[in-house]
Amino acid sequence: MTTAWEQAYLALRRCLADGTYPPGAHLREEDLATQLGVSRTPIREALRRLDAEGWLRVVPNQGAFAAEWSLPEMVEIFDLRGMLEAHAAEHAAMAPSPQGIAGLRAACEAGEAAMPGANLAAIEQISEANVRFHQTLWDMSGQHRTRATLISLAVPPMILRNFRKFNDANLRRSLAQHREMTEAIAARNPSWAGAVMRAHVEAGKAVFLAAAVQAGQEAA
Amino acid sequence: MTTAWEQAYLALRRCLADGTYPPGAHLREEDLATQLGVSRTPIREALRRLDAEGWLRVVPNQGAFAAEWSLPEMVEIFDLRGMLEAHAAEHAAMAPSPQGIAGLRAACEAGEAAMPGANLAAIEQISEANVRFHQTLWDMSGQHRTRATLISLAVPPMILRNFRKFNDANLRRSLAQHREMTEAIAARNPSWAGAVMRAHVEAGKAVFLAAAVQAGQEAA
DNA sequence: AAAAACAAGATTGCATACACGAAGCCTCCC
DNA sequence: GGGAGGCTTCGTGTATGCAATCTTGTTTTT
Repeated sequence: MTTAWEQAYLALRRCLADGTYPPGAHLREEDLATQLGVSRTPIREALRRLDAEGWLRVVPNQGAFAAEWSLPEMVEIFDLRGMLEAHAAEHAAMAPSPQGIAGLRAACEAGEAAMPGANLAAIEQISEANVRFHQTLWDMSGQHRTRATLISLAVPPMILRNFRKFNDANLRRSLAQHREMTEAIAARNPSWAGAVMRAHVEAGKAVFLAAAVQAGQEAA
Repeated sequence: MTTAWEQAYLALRRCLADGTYPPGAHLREEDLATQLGVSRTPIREALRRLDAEGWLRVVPNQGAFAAEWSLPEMVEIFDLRGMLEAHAAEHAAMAPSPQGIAGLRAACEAGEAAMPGANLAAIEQISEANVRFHQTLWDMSGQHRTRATLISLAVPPMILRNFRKFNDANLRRSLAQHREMTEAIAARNPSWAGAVMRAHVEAGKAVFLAAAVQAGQEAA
C-alpha cells in the first residue's frame, strides 16, 4: 500500500487535470480531507507537492488555488517543453535500449489502433498512449532532471488537455511524428530525433494557439 | 514573517547546497526539528518540497536522503541551464526596459570594480555581482516559468560554487561576456544575446569539468 | 559458523488539538 | 451617508500523541 499523501496527491492531480477543480478555485483542506477520507496532514503534504509542480498556488494563510494558465505563460511552457523534450529525444537516440524502443513502438501502436478518433473513448486511448510515448522517451534519455523539470512544468496534463483540441489531421500528424521519432531513435540519430521533437511540440503549440484565438473570438 | 516551513525549506536548501548535509546523508525529522527550533510538521512539508525539486529523496517509512550529484547530472544541469538562460536572454533582448539595462550595467561595473580577484573578498564581490547579473536578466525576460525552473535546478548556488574555481583569465572572460550580453540586449538583438549566453554557460561548464577531472586524478 | 527468526529500539505516517492570522460584517463615529 | 475601527468567524499553521513500520542487534537453529 502506498502512503495516504501520495494517494491524495494523485487524486487531486487528476481532478486538477480533468477540470473538476477549475482554474482559480479555492481548495479547502478540510473539504478535501473529508472527501478523500483522510486527515488534513496528508492533504497538506499533497498540496505542497502540487504547488512545487505548478498545479496550484499555495498562498500563506489563505490556502490553495487551482492554477490559472495565461496565454503568454502557456506559450512560454510550450517553448520550454520544445527545448527540454528535444534534449531528451537527442539523448534517448544516443544509446537506446531495446526495451525502450519496444516501449515506444508499443505506444505508437496503441495510439494508431484507436484511430480514427471518432468517439470520446478513442480520444482518451490515444491521449493515454501519447503521454506514455513521451514518458517512455524521458525515461530512455537518462536525463532525470530534464524529466523532473518537464513534470514540474505540468507538461503531462497539458498534453492531455491540448489533445482534445486535435482534429483528425492533427492526430494523424502527431502519430506519424511519434513513428518518425521512434525510427530516428532506433537509427541512433540524435539530431533527427531532436528535430522531429521540436516540430512535434511546435505543431501542438499551433493547435493550442488556434483554439485559443477561436475561443477569444467567440467570447467577444 | 514568513511561515515556519518556508524558513525550514530555505535553511535546509542552503545546507544541501553548501555541503553541510553531504550527498547520501540521512536527514532525520526529529533532529532537523530540534535544530531549527520547530516541530516536525513544518519540517516534513519542507522535505516534501525539497523532494519535488530534486534536492533530496524521500523514501516512504525510511525518511529523506540528500541527493547525490553525479558528474553526468551536473553536466545535464549545465546543459539545461544553457538552454534556459539563452531563452531568457533572447526574450530580454526583445523589449528591454531602460531600468533593466541599467541594472545589467550596474552588475557589470560591480564585478569589474573588484578585479583583479586576488583576495577572497574580491571573489565574493564578483560572485555576488555575477548572480545579480543573471537574476536581473531573468527578471527582464518576463519568462516567469523559466526563472522558476532555473531556481528549482539550484542554479544560483551552482553559480556561486563554481565561481570559486575560476582563475583570473576565467573571471575576465566571464565579465567580458556579461558586457557583450548587455550590449546585445541594448541593441535588441536576441540571437546575439542568446549566442553569447550559450557560450557563457559552456565556458562555465568547461571550468567545472576541468576541476572535476583534476579532483578525480588527485583522488586516484 | 552461518543464516534465519525474533525482539527492542528508533523513526516515520497520520490524526487530533490548539493557536494564529485573515476576511467579512457590524457598529460607531465623523 | 460614508468610512474607519473592532469583533466574529472561518481557515490555515504548528505542535503533540499514537500507531505502524523499518532497522538493528541478539539469539536460536541448522
